Order: sequence, then C-alpha cells, then structure tokens
Amino acid sequence: MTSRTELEQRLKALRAEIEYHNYRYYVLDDPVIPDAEYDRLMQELLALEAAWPDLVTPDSPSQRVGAQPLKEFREVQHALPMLSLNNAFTDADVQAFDRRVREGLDRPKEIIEYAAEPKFDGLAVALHYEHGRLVEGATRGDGYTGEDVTANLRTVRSIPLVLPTPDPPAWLEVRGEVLMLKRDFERLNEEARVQGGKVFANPRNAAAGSLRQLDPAITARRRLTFFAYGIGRVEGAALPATQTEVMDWLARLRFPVAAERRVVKGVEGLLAYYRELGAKRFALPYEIDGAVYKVNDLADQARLGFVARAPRFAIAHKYPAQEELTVVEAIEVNVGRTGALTPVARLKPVFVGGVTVSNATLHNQDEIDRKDVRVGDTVIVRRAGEVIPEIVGVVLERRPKPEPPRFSILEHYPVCPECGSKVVRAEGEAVVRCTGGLYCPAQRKQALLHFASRRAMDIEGLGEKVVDQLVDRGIVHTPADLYHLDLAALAGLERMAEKSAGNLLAAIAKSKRTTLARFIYALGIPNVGEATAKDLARHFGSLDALLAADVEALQAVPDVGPVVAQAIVDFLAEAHNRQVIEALRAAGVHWPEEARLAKPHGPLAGKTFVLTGTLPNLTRDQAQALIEAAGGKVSGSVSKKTDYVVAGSDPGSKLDKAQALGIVVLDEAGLRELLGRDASERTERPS
DNA sequence: CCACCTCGAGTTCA
DNA sequence: CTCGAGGTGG
Repeated sequence: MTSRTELEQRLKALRAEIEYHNYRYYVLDDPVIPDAEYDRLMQELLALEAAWPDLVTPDSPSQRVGAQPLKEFREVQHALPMLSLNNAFTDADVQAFDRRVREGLDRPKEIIEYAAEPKFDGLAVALHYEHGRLVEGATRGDGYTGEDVTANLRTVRSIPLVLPTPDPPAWLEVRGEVLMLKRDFERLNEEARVQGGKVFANPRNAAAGSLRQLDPAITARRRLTFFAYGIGRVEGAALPATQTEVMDWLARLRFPVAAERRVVKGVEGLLAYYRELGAKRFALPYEIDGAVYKVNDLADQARLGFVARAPRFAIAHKYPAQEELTVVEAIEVNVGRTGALTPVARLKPVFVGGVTVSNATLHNQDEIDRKDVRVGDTVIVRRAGEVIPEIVGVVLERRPKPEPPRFSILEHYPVCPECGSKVVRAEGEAVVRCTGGLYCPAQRKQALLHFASRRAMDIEGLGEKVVDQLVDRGIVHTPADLYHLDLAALAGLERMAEKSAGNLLAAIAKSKRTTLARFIYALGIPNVGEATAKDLARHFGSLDALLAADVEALQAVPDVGPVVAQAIVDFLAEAHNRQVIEALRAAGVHWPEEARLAKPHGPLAGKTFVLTGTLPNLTRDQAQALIEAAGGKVSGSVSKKTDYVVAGSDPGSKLDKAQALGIVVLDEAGLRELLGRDASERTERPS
C-alpha cells in the first residue's frame, strides 16, 4: 500500500507531466509523446483522483472539464481597466501616430522602436494568477467590468493552470485573446452541419458563443485557443524594460504568444510590417483584423500615458474588413446558357475587402434553403482571400417583423423572366431551368458569348454589351450569323464606331481558322466542356465522324459515359443545330483534320499537371499549351493522380493540398527545366 | 455500390 | 473558386 505522501508526489508529478505535454501539443504544436501515451497518463490521473477524491486540486488537468453548469456569470471588476486601442486605417494615420509618439516623448527626431504583432480577431480576456495558480479569468466586458468565465477558460488547453516557475509573482494578470483556429472552426461547423446543429458564421462568433456557454462541458468540446499579448496588474515581480521582453517572459511561462511578433524601427518599419503581415494574413492559422503597434520601451509607454479611453503608446492598424453586414434588397435570377436560373442577391452596396459589393450569388435553391436568406434580411458578406463575394449567413436577430416568407425560386419565377417559358426543377436536380431553349433570348445570348469565348472560337470584342444589342435588334440569331456581319449591320450600335466595328469583323474573320476541339467546345453541347471536346476531337479526328456517331460509338471515348453520350446525340439530332453547323462550315470555318486516335506522345506523355497562382513569365494558357505540346495533361484539381503542381505567386489551396499529398511542386523554372531537359534527352521519368 | 477523381457551369468587380 | 454531378475503378 502506497503512503499518502508517495501518492501526493505521484499526483504532483503526473499533473506536471500532463501539463507539459499539453504545452507541447497545444502551444508549441510539437508533441513529444504519442496520443496514446498521453491518454495513458490522463487515465492514471483520473483513476487516482477517483480513488482519493480529497486529493483533487482545482488546478489539476483533470479539472479542465467537468465543472458544474452556472446559472449566470458573476461580474468582475478589472483592477486596471482593459482599454480599447485607437484605430489606424491608412498609412497617414500611422504616420500621425508615430509623430504624436515622438512629440509626446519630446524626441521629435528619433526613430522610435515599436513592438509589432498581429491583431487577433477574437475576444479579449484577463487571466489572474495568484502565486502561480490560475484563480480567475474574465471577459473584457465594457473595459471596466467583465464576466467571470473562469470555468470556461480552464477548458482552454493552451492556458497554463499553474505557472512553471519556482518563484511565481504574488499576483499576475495576463491579457490576451481567446479565439478559435480556422481549422477547429471548420471542423466544428462540419460536425454541426452533419448533426443539424447551429452553424457559426465565422471563427470569432464561434469563439464568442463558446466562451459564453454557461455549461463548461460544452466549451470543453469546442477547441478554443489563447494568445497572450500583454499584462495588467502585477505584484511581486520585477518587470523587464521592454514590451518585447515582457512577451518573452510570458512565453517562458508557457503562454502562447504570436510567432509573427517583431521589433521594428520607425514608421517605415511599421508600414513594412503591416504589408508583410497582410501578405501572410490568409495563410495564418487564425483570423486577424490588423496589426498592433506598441512603443517598445515600457518607461516611454508610461510617459505617454492615456487619452480618454485609449493608450497613447499603442495603435491598431486595421486591414480592410473582410466581412461586413448589409441588407438583401431583392433576390433576382440570371438565366445561363443551359437555361439554369441562378438566384442572385441584390445587396445594399457595402465596402468589403477593398471593393464595393452589390451582388452575391446564392447558387441554387438548396443554398437559399440552407442559409435561409430572405428579402429584407441583414446578412454577413465576405470577400475572403478569394475574389468572389459570398453570403456567409443571416443575422436572424435583425430579421424584419413581420418575418418575410422563405424564398422559393419556383414560386417567384414560375416562368422565365427573359422569355416567359415554363420553368422546371427536374427530379433530383439542384437547378431550376427555363424550358425555352434557344427561343429564350437569354440562352441565345449566353450561347453566343460561349461560342465567342477565349477558349472556344476566341473572338475578341464580342462581349456582353455587343451581343445584347445584336440579339435584341434581331441582327444575329445563331453563331453562324456572326460570319455574315458587315459594317452596315454594325452601324448604329452603341459603343461601336467604325474603328471597333472593323476590329470586331477582323476578329470574327480570324476565328474562322480554328481547331476541331475548339469548334466542338464552341457548340455548347450540354455536359461537353473543354476537356471532353478535346477527347472527342482526338477520338473521331473529323467532324463528320462525330456527326455520324451513335451512343455506343460515343461511349468508346474516354470519360464519355451514357449521360454525356446521350446529350451529344440529342444535340446533334436537333435539326436546328445541324443547320447551324453546316452554315458555319459553309461560311468558311475550318480546321486541320486531326490524326484519328492519335495517342498523346512527347516527353511528358501520361503526366498530369495542375497549375496554381501566377507564373512570372507565362500566362496560365501558355503554360498549359507548353505542357500539352509535350504530351502532358493539365487538370483543374489536385489528387493522388497528379504528378506535378506548378505554383506561381499567390498560390491557392491547391498548393496546400499538393503538399499534404506529397506531390512534386515546381515553379516556372522547374517546369521549363522539365520541358527542356526531357525534350532534349527524351528520358523516361520514373513515376 | 461506393469512393474518388474529374469535368462542367456559373460567378464579381475594376 | 466552388458546387454538383458524371465517369471510373475497386
């Protein structure tokens, strides 16, 4: 039988060891033992504590979860108020801040040293440690009074329960931000979607919702993270001389601190830091909404003091908001080439992510249902790293009363707004379609735009405005009509003086010389895109062979199955489509006959490439052409079958995926080397 | 039948 | 870029 002292020793050692591994895992993201070993330690602790409940201490790692639910949060007065920071939005604001600092310190010519760090987009909290033990944690509240969320903060694994130092200060208040990492947020929402639970609009809302749970067991299930950014009241410890050293000290006490923090000199340093951080912004594991600059010298900080409710020695330099609130003024639909009615939310214009957004697609009815967007709703609009605005979610508290009805495309648009034809939603399909076919002017216009598009017949100058006019005035009905246009026909069109009319006619004439693959793609056969058109051209070699093919013959083409084969047969069975094809040939559209069944050959034969980002000297199309000329294939998405990913600057998520799958990543030089070397040596590459 | 890979289609603003 | 859905292979 173990003695009580031995037992206490063992408990103490276990707790310290578990907390150390928490630190390795949650703070450093660098665990030193396998999860199973950690679980074993935790099980031992739980077993001992279950057997001797009187030896359980509040700072035992076992106590991170399991506190009783509360009725309400107790109020906490902050010993030192948690002030907010003044904001800077422009370089000039930052220059003014730096000038005020220099003048305030009476050293107008000096280059000031600043501590710069990311401004986390989370919730500010204060943690109180008495003699090295976490005794209380509070939200910022209004800056003077916050709420006691100690039980919830204990569940945050990266917050130390005990400070790992033999001589802790009698009192230490650590300030920082509670937030949810992007990956934890995505996982939480994924689970919520599966179980039909509440989906949060963004990591900040998720963190706020989780921290304000009255039942800590719920908070414990959400992965929250903490980053320290400063200190409040301190007793019984000598403070270092600079902000940077304070942060180093906190890091030694095992508090997580931002890896991106830096000491910079003068206003130039601040602005350079802002731009560097901005470039990394979307690659960071957490969301930030700016950078924070603090005068590094603590004595200088004290000299500068405070104005009203904000310190004079610090400022928050904000990035343009990536998310804003706005109002859905209407929901309308666009009619696409295939007749798909795509709902679009017309928004009260709002400045977000550097541009004014007034439209956002809602994709389809399922998406409207999922987000339950209604006319009049206040919505969160995001233009994250990507370009295309997105409605993230509805702010239900702001829904007008009485509630507007749910939006149904079929109810609002029983007939096509462009041509009045009936609108249907096929069994099991997500999209609602206009049945008007080419009778529908919208579909005719889209078909023409597709025909003229860069990857199809590549007719420069034939954009939306011109097509609208040509179709509305009855000048052009089918793609074949384009080849009978003349200056007289174009006269009188808006934005179409003689010069541009001439350019357009020249572009149309130039497009007569094309390739079979482009021509097939340009026809706009449903389910036949660029890749399938290339396959068809290669397989059949001539248009006549394709026209003669039946469903069976078509299915012999790689990647063509029953659905695509039937779509092609149906399209070609339509007399109107046959007429257009013949009229195009008669007008002189031609291409070199391709060698039938030609197998891809060349040094890169059988290799699949994916392009991402912007290459320094090649456009995407040029890179694709080079790869295809060498026998390689360019695909749109990364998978295990991808051989190479060619990444330029500003790469997207494809690069991450490539790295996750261990796929060879090339830059432009690497691609050229591959093309050049293989072209000269004709070597077979191992896969 | 399922999982995975591709492809097709539609999208915003300056 | 993202979603939906077609094609293919285990």
